[in-house]
Amino acid sequence: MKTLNGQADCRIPLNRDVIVSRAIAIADTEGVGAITIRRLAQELNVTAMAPYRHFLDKEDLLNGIAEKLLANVNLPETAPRTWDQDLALVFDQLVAALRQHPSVAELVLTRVLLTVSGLTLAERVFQLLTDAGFEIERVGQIGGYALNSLVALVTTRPGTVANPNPEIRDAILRKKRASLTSLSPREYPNIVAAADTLVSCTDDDAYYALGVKLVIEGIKGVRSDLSDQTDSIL
Amino acid sequence: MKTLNGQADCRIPLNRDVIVSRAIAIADTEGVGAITIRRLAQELNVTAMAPYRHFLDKEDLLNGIAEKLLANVNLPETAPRTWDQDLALVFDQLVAALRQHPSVAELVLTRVLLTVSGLTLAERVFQLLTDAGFEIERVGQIGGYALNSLVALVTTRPGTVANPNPEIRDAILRKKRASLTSLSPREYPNIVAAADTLVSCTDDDAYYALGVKLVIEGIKGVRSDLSDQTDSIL
DNA sequence: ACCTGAACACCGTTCAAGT
DNA sequence: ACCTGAACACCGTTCAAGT
Repeated sequence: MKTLNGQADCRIPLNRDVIVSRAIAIADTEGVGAITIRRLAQELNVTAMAPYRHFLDKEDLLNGIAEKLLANVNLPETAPRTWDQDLALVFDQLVAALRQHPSVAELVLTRVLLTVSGLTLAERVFQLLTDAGFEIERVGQIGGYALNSLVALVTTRPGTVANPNPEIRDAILRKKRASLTSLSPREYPNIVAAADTLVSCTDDDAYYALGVKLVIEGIKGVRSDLSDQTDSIL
Repeated sequence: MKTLNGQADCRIPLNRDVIVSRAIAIADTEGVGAITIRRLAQELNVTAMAPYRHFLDKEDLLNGIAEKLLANVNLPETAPRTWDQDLALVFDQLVAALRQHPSVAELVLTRVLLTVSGLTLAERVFQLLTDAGFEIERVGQIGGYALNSLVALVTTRPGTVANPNPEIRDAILRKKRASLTSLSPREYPNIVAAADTLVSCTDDDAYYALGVKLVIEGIKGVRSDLSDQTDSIL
């Protein structure tokens, strides 16, 4: 049996997971923009059309990536906790899963309801919000807000750049920091002062803990309004 | 004088704003993916390379779009209000600006600090957070969180689809709704119940008001922790 | 100064074959 | 069933000219 380049066949059999894993590996080192069907085919030693046996189109491939990311969310056991504690645990797990491959986390933003693991996650979040006393329209909106905010938290974490190649990455960050520190301290005192923390993250765990807390506290704040006044403006 | 197609010259002189406006118009009717340099050149009756006289590359064009969107944010006058009221007003204005062209709102997510109007907006937000008593590292992180969450709020509003063409749009939404309502009500009771509100937004104003409130309440919640206990985990 | 024209190295995706 | 090969209609961007 011969392959494209006439050498011994060292291909692993093609399937969705092999292709998706390879796509994630590409994004991890070169950014999500480096994922192309042709590139994938080349790295897997097949022709450009071979992946289409396993995916409808590129959109389907991107859905597959989102699915694989969300499959890594370990939903905690249901236990006798308060709804906000449970919610925080679920959000922690989502963040933990997205942090593993921040370069593809953005793909999740519009695909939670398109994947089975995303549906499972959303259902759990919605259930906890229902438990908290929100009506179903608010449940959808608040649940969506929470998931979106957490995804955005990961994709826009200070220090994140489109191209994760170490050298290019550092050069981009140095340049970005320079452009912020070179701003007028009279016009932009706070931005100049925050330049360092806007360009890199000293403590990832603290950053994500703060993000989850912001989401949880936001929901608690909206809820207390709900119980305080029956004729809420919401 | 002859043009590309040999007809009378009906071209308006090319400049950044003309090109950016056209790009936004394209995105408004066909989605952000329909913005290409070649398409833009064709609609403006010039060759593919003409836009490069005004933009370094496509990334520069996308920055220009973000800049134009953020330029529409009318920062309120500083007045003797509380920091959270002021912050809510700023956030309302940001949302109002992004809502005008939701299809390009996503471009703002990573570009706030790359545009002058974005820097002005961020500086104002940071100042209000400093007023609220946050230390500078938290100011950057919370400010970033707030801006990101509001952008995500607009880009993922229920009823938003990549292609805003009315007929295609409705077809996509019907299909999406069908796929949600066809889920097992035993496995996904909350998602099935929320299907309608996940697929379209009955009241945009209420949706965005809730979103701004979630952000503000989140910040207030994090802040009260700060004053309650000096040895906060944050 | 501003735009053109041709070319290069890519894309996603179709169709018809091959084995 | 699974993959190949050629082709189509696109991309962003380069370089060297034109006026």
